[in-house]
Amino acid sequence: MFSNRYIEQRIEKANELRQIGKNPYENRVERTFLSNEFSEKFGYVFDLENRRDESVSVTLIGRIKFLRLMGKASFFKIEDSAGQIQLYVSKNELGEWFENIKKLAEVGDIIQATGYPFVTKTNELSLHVNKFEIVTKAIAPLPEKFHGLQDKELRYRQRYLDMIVNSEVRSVFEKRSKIVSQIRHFFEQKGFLEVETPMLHPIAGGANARPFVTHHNALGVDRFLRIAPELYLKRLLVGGFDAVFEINRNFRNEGMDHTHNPEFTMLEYYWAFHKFEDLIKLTEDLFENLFNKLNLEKTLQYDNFEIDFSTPFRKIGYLESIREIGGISDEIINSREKIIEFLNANKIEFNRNASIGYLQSELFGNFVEDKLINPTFVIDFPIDISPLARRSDQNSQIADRFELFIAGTEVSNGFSELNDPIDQYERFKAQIDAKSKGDHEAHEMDEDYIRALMYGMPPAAGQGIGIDRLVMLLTNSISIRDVLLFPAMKPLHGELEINEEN
RNA sequence: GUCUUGUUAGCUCAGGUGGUAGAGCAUCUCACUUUUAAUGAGGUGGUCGUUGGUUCGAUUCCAACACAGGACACCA
Repeated sequence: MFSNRYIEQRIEKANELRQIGKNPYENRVERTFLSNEFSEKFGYVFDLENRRDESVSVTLIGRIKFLRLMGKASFFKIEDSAGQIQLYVSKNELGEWFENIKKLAEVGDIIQATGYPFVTKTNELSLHVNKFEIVTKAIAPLPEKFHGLQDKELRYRQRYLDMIVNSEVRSVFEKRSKIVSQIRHFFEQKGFLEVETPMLHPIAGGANARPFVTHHNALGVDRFLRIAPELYLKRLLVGGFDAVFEINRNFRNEGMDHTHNPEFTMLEYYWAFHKFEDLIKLTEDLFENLFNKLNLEKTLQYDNFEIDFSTPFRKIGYLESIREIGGISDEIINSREKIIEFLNANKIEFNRNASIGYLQSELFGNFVEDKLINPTFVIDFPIDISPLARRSDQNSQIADRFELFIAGTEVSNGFSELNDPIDQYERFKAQIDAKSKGDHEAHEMDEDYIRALMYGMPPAAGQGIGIDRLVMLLTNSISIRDVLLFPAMKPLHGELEINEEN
C-alpha cells in the first residue's frame, strides 16, 4: 500500500516534520479569507504607492498546486474551494524555517499561510507570507501539473483525485447541486409536498425495466430495488395529498452507456385536479425558472448541437412525428404487417408478437428520436405502451401522455393518470400477457395499487424528469458519468462474493 | 450481451518486422531573492495489464482472461 518510492519519500518528510515538533496532520487551523474573498477585498493594493498593505494580517489555507523554489525566495500557488492564489515566501521573513519549507513542502500538501497582501512585479495580487505551516501532508503524489489526469478510468474510480486536479469537475457538480436545489424550490413554491417512498419494493412497478433483486433476511422475502416511485406516489393522492414530488434514486438492471447508469436520479411529481396539458406548461415554466436562476443563455452548446431552449417548446403528435420527422408513410404506420416488413427491410430487431403500438414505438425509436434536437414535446402516445396513463376521451387507442426530447434523448415522461381501477386491472393483465410473449420489461400485477384505486384516486397528472440527463444538457456533459460523482464501475480485482447470513 | 480500440515510469505520452525500453513533467542532489508549465547542471526510477503458448530468447508474435474508451442492442 505504501511501498511506492514517491510515497516512501513523502512519509519520510512527514516524519521529519514530527522530529522538528510539527504535526503533519495538524487540526488547529484558522483561515480568515477564501482566495476569492482575498482578491476582492484587497484589490485596492494595486492602487497603493508601494503596492502593499502591511497593516493587515490575513490567513489563507489551500492545497499547493504549483511550486517555484529559488535560493532565498519562492512562489507557491495554492488552491482552495474558491480558486487559486499566489504566496510569496522568502528567507527574509521566515529565516531558517524557510529551508525546512523548501525541503518538506510539496505539491499536494495543504498549507496555512499568514501575511499581508501585495502586488508582485508581474502584477499579481499575492500574499507576502510571514508564517507558514504544513497542515496536512499528502503522501501520494499528484498527477502531472500541466496535462493533469486524463485517464478516464482513474478519473471515475478516484473522483477525489479528479476533483483536486481538474477543478472544472467541481464546478459541474456545484451546478448540479444548484439545479436540484432550484427544482426543489420551484415545486415547494407551487405548493408541492416533498415525500420519500420506499426503495425496497415487493413488486417492481411504475416503469418498464428489469429490476435488481435483493433479499431481506428477517422477513425471508426477496425485494426489488425500485425502478420508479410512481405507484407509491399515486397512492398518496388516494390518501389525500393534492401535490407531491420526490427527487431520488431509481435502479435498473440494464445496460450501461453514456446516457445510462444502473442508479440514476429521477424527479417525479403528481398533481391532483390537473391534466397532462398543465404538466407541459409547468415543464416550460420549470425550464424558464432554471435558466433564469442559473443565468444561462437561452441557446446552449451541447456536443455538436446548438440547442434553443426558448419557450414554448415544439409540440408534435406521436404518429405525426413518425410521418413528418421519420419520413415514414401513413400506409406503413397504420398497418402491423407493413411495419414488420419495413423493420425487416431496415434490419431492425424487434419482438414479432408485439402489438401495433409497440411496433410503432420501434419506428419512433429508430427513425424519430435521434432527430429531436431542440426541446420537443411528443404527445398522444399509443395506449398499449402506456399502461399507467389515462385513455384519451377523443381516441381510445391513444393515451393522454407526452414525452419531452432534447438532443435526441428522452428527458421527461408525463401523462394524465389512469384512475379507473378496472381499466388499470385490465392494463396490468395485458402487460402480463406481453411478458409471456417475450417482453421482459413488462409490468407486474400490483393488486394493492388496484385496491388503492378502488377507493378513488382524484383526477390527476404526473411526470418524471431525469435529473442526470437534465444536468448533462445544462453542463454540456456528453457522458452521464461526468455528472455522477461516483459512476458505476466494475471492481478491479474480480467479483466480491456475497455471504448469505442466516 | 455483441463488435471494436486500448492498457509502456507517479502523471502525460513516444517506441519497437523478437535480443528485457525512451521523452516531458514530477522526484533526488546542487545553484538561484519577483516566479507564472520558473530556470541551469547532474542523477534515480519500469516484471511494457494478467496468465498461458510458440521460441535459444517474448515487452514485441499467438491465445485466453481482466479492466477501460467508443459504437450497437436493451432502457431513461
